Amino acid sequence: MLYVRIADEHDNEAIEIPTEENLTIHLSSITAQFPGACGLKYRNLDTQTMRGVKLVDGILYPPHDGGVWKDNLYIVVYPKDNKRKMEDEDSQSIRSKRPAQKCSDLIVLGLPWKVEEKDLEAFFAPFGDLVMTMIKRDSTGKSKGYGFIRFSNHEAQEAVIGKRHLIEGRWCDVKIPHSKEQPKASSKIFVGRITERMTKDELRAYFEQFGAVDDVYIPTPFRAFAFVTFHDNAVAEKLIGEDQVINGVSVYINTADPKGTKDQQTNRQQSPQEGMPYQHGAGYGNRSSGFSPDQGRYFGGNNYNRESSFSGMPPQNSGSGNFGNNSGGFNMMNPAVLAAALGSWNNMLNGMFNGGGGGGGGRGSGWQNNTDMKKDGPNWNKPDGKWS
DNA sequence: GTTGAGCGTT
Repeated sequence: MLYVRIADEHDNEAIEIPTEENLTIHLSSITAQFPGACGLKYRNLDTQTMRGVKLVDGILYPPHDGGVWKDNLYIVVYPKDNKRKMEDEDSQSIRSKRPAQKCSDLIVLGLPWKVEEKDLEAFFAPFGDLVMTMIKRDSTGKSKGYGFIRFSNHEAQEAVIGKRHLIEGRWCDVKIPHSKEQPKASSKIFVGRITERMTKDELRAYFEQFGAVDDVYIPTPFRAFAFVTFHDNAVAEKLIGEDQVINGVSVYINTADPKGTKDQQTNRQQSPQEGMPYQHGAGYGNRSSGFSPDQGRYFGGNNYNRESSFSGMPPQNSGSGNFGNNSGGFNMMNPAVLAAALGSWNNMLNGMFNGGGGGGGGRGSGWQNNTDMKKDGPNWNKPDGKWS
């Protein structure tokens, strides 16, 4: 047995690695010292070029006549992707040609049965270059209600992903297949603490500094909040969680979707009694559905003001008169709880009015034309594209 | 003729 001097390309100190009895070297002996290595090379002193060392089935064979290792310095070879040289080339030439991030197929869930490939294409083409649309069908050719799309540019993918899209009358989720991420409600943000003299145009002008604004909605009568819908939900996301100052007034920004924050997501399965029901708001699940237009009268309509609305609330656990069926523990009459609730005032309003009972959406039928309102969640985002 | 959470005949 003898030792062979081996180093990597980066002028680090050489390491002597033992050969096997038959003077071969197991690749594993190399990778033990040089993780990721895939071979050896050495400089042929006659030609001054590098030579590879024969490698078969993980065994490196002595390269010189007579089956010996000479006293060369052997250099570790790494897979191309690990080589710095290649990485540099990547960043300079390849990356400039290729999109920064690759596109992947996107699954579109919840499609109406009648939607076909051409419809998908027509719907998503405005976002960017589509390279594929596909509807999944059963053996009889009927749609299974979902399909796949793929863009060629990553920007388009980002623009549609994690959003809901109203396709032929149904809200459809677009996600990376198998991703756990729940689609964000929309690119809509909740703007709390606005003053009565702020106008739609003013808000639009302010928020357009962050990105294109599709819509601004201010409820009437005045309820101290607004919704701003951006064209790009990434813009909306960036704004979440940070107050803004508009004309000297500090306004509160939150997602228009109570499901939107991580905190709320992790608590979703919790019962309100265990968690913090008013934090979760009435905005999703059965709470949202439970907030019927009838219940909305406590907040909506001309009688609206905070004090009377709260005092007008039915006592807790009064069944159908409460905030939906999950808010039993929320005692609105308790000053301490009320104070806590006021701290989450915007969240609460958010949940209640964002497409919920207070809004009174234009479509008489419920969520996605379903008559079955037991379907949770989406009620907060029923078709409401025309907020004004 | 119905349906509505899911994950693609490779």
